[in-house]
Amino acid sequence: MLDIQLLRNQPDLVAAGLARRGIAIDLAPFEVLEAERKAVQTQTQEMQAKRNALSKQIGMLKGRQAKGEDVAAEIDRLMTEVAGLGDALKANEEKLAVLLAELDAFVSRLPNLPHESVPEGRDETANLEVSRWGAPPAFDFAPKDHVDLGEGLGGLDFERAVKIAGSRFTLMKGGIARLHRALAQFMLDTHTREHGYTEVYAPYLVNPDSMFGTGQLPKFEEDLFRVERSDGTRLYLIPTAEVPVTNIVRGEILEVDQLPLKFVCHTPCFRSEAGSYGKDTRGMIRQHQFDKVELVQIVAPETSWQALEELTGHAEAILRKLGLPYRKVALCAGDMGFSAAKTYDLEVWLPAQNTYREISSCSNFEAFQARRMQTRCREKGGKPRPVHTLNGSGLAVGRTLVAVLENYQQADGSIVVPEVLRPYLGGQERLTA
RNA sequence: GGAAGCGUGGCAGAGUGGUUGAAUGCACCGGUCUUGAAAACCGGCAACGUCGCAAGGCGUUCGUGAGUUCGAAUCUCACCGCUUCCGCCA
Repeated sequence: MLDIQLLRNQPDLVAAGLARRGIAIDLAPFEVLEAERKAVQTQTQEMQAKRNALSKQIGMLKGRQAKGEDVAAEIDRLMTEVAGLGDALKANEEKLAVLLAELDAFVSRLPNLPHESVPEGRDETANLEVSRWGAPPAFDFAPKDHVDLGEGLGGLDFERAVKIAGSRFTLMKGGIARLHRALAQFMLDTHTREHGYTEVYAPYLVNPDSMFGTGQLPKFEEDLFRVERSDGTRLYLIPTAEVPVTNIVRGEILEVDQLPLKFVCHTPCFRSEAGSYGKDTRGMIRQHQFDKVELVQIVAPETSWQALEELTGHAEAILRKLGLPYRKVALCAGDMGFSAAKTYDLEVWLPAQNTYREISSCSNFEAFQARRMQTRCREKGGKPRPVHTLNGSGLAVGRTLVAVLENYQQADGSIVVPEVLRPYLGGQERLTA
């Protein structure tokens, strides 16, 4: 959520920021609404103050009456006076509530403003490559894609996944299922042992407040899987561990010297992929369910930009240890997600596609999520102020599996296990049919 | 699923319709004293919103939402959560 004070005081700055995202916004309706709010709120509060003062007087008189003084007439007079406020006050309060809800609905749907360092551009073609690591492997044979490799090894079975659940689901077996698990554990171990993160296990179903807090609601409900309960309430399947883990601190005031909080969490992620029909239909690149190891940081506001560089580095460390070639890309303003102030994508080399594909997305949200969650920090003696939040994939496990299969494939269709994973596979050096 | 109880400020814990945004203690901050520290003593210390150049004023908030009332932490209803006992169970 943007700071509503910023909208009031510097609407041009907000409009300019949103324009960088390709959003032409007319703030005139907001300003009309805001003027009305101001008038109604001021009036309402004056009436409330009057009511409170009169009620207080009645209370005092009742006290004197109890001691035997004859003040009944005075009490009657005040009761009549305060009764005159009744309906008008109630009408004003209701009107104010409607106005505040409208303002809130408007502001809740505005995305974050891009940081000044974010490249200009409307879509992914304007994203800026920041760096590259590793060289794509040279094959003296035609490399297969992960679908052919996995099926050849008897470890990927998309036909049966369709039978069980439908399209965009994966069934893994044997060595590939094990490799998948090894990847997740390797990532968790690296982040906890080497990067200072605390491992977290969190709910896979969350309430609407949590989805609002990180910015998935109210605007992107169609991207989520929803679970209706018999009592009429609903839960949502998490599209990323970002949601439950960031919401750990929702509604809390943290001591600034407890920060940063660094969490790592391995969960399945569930996405409806509405609107991506026909995109990446082959293989396990784009699934309704996939595993991801997520890094989340809750930091003091001054430190978030340094934290973004560090967090991105933590994700990069996994790719390097696995020996997977990748590049780091700064997303342009028009390609960033709703809540982000800046995002780096890490893209891994996929030989079969002869290109780099997203495997991690690392973002600084500044105070955008913190304002939605009402998460603040306080310095000794100071006023609470919103924290900054960050997160990044470290990494998407399914896509990492794809990258390992494709980059480590051999001419005979077997897969060499990257050295760092061998301890997790009982020393196994190669996956064969 | 059955029964009972409980949700108050960073924590503990008073408060059952009227100058209560809330006693008291702890924690925390500032000061006095002390060579220094501790102890003792004095003072301060909720959040959010809003008006205002500011000083400051006003409003809202005692799990959440609705209701009764001139007035609600206190009364009513619903919901959420927690505790204990019984039952069931991975």
